[in-house]
Amino acid sequence: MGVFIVAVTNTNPFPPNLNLNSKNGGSHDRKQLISRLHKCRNINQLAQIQAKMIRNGHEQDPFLLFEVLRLCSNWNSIDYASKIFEHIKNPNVFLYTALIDGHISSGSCLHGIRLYSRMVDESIKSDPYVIASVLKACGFELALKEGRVVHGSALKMQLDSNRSVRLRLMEFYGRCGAFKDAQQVFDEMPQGDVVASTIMLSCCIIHGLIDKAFAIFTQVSARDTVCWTAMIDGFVRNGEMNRALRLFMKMQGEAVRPNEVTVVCVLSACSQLGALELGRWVHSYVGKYKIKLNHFVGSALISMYSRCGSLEEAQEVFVEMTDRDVITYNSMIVGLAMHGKSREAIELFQAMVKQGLRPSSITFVGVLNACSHGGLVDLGFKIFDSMVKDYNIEPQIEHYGCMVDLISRMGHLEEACNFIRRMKVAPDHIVWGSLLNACKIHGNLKLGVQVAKILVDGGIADSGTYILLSNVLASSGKWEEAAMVRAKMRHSGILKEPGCSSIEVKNEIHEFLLGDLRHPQKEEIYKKLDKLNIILRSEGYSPATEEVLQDIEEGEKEWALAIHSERLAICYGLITTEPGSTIRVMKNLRVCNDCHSMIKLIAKITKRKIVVRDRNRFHHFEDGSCSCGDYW
DNA sequence: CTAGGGTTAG
Repeated sequence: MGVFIVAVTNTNPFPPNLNLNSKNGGSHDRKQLISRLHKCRNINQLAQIQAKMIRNGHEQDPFLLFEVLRLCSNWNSIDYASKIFEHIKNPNVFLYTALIDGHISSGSCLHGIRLYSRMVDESIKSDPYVIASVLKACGFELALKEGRVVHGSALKMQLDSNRSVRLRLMEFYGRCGAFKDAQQVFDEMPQGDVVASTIMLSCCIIHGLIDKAFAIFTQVSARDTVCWTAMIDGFVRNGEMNRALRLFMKMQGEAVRPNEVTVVCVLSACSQLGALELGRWVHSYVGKYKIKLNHFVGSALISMYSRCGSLEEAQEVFVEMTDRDVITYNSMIVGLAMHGKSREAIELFQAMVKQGLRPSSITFVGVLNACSHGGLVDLGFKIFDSMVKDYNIEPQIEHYGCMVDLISRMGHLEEACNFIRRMKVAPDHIVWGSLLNACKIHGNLKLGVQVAKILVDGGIADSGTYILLSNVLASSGKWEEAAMVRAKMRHSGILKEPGCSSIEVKNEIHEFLLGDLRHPQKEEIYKKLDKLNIILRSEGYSPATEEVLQDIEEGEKEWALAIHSERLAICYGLITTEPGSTIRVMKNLRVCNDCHSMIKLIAKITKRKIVVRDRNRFHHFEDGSCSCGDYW
């Protein structure tokens, strides 16, 4: 980008009073056009109004064109707006600003910056609005150099005292990580500006500076809904769900009313924690406090219910929402796929297409995931091919990952390797991990070791890789080598993510680690586990000791297995909830084979439905079998 | 005659 030149005036060769129409008729037409533009709701109506503008000789009227561009911007019709703009003979600063804003809201900030550059080249004088807009674009684009130039122009034109300009300057520097500059602008602003503080704390959150953000938050005297929401969202984004929920409670204690955005953030926290009861409470809150069930809130609810294990309630919300967009469908499709309802997910995808909605790349992640969980190889390929062919969506690494999972889990390991070779993007640890997992399932030691080597040599091996490799080796009885792999993992400083399961009882989340002894009711829990073990044994259950990762003595192996965290969580559920009620457990890792077969039996003998969310998907255990059909 | 303060889903 070149250096911006500060312009003096805007010379328009068509003075507005040189109208071809008669004086009265022209201005009457114009008034009518303005009122029609204000009522305009879609592109088709807009095109009609434009036709009339041309017929009445108003096609270059800057005021009318400004309204037109703003409408396009609101509807995210940036291509249409750009086309109109190219036909404007002498666009003024208002029209430039409108189009720059359009580019920003459609996510192409770089185009916005270029457009500003063009405006400067055309010697059109800047005003505070356009400066604020282009600074916003620079902030999103992390265009530090360009933004500094804009800042320089603003100083020259003495526009830097304008509040909007200052807010945007702060946002721009903050987003770019230039905190010293951001702080300087912030310090020069009047004290107690809640908006300025919200911008500052949001910028800190973007850069993971959560404590700095919280420090700013606590210093704001008059915190409003948006400020509270920004902070709650910050905790959620930084993985601190409990702090987010505590802050939400505190917000209500201070009688600040949540809005739609707040609810979406809190629901996201519930989803991640698996806090169904709390999520239900937030849902009832939506009804009680007239929070609009808009697309954001609807999707967040659907997603919360699916991710908390209650697909039925997710579907109820989906049905209740008559006005659905792509993301509403995506949430439901992803939910169905997660729960192993492959056919339903694919049918919903087809219904969505039939409705005239254009699937997005996330839609395909959901649908391909459904194929993968359902073992639907042919259909998976068909959908994968149609992505590019019918929807012009280039597959991303996530889509390739689903395909490799789908192909290799069916045992077509060779084909999976060929597929990886043909991929247009470099395979990541998830793609190789899927293949490695399939090697374990299908007992292909040779390929498994090769794949693991690729991961380790490529420096993309995480703890999961090492664990999987050690599992592959252990399941072939190669205990020594398995132990060596684990030693190597410790050596390279990679820690095993500790297995952790949680269960919500009476609005409280109880967490359990492997062999956890911290819970106040640990004695009852372990007593329950012992009792279950005796019954299970009489039912013919014998622990699958080869699943244990370490090469240890038989007796020890069984003990180590018996206390996988999900077992503790389930036992706690059994002793604290009503007989016959569903038990829902969330786990951060995948369920092992042995736990899987044990939980099937527990469900049978206790006559309970047990729902387990693992790293990848849901398992619904009922009467001795699991919804995944032992295929996960 | 033209004009947003900040926070949002998969």
